[in-house]
Amino acid sequence: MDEAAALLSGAWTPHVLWYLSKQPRRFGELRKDIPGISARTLSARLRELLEKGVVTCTPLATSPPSAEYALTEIGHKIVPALTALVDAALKLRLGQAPAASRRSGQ
Amino acid sequence: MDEAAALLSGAWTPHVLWYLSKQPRRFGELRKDIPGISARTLSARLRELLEKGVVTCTPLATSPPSAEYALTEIGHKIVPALTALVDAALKLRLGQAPAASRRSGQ
DNA sequence: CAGTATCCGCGCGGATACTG
DNA sequence: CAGTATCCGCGCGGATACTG
Repeated sequence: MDEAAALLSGAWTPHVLWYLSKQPRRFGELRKDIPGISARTLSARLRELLEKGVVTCTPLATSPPSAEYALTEIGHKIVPALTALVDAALKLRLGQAPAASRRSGQ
Repeated sequence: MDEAAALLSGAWTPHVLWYLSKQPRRFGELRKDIPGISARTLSARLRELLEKGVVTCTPLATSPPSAEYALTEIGHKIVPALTALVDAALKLRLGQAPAASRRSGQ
């Protein structure tokens, strides 16, 4: 369970994996995909995911150098977890108002 | 996706949900289930999950007062995500050594 | 037992500036 | 474009002490 939680550690990790699950993306593309993430953080998360064997990095020999990131086979195994999470979030949003009548001050 | 990630925010949240998914548990039981978590943090996470409508709290009228926490219907919807995550973690552990031969200095 | 209050440290992540 | 280095702030979480 610790290892499982570690897969999504970092506030932006789920976002990074989410966009990579749709298609391989370059660094700059991910920055645009994920408004608010800084280059520093994106770089840090990607390196973590590289270390874990969840994503691959393919430097492209284009004249403006670029690099393409993609999920590995193992990385794709995390996608169902993300999908289930998003699904739960949607259900939660629907169930929220009508059901509990929680008077959360905030 | 932000809301989805928020469901597991906090280092201990996945653990709390994981143990509650198995059976309803009292505060002290969760503390023992999750070695290393402090009362403060467990309390904070449980209150967050209460606010989100993911868990319920049932005070028990036992002579040493106790309270039982359980997943709500919505809370149970998060369980598949946890399962998928653990599953991916297991796959990752197996795939790690034989595959990549990453020479991570660290 | 079930929490809450206070204090505090550390790590995550932003901003900025810079390199290849 | 694709990063990395430095600096810094904030929030999460631990330790401790305390209440009902």
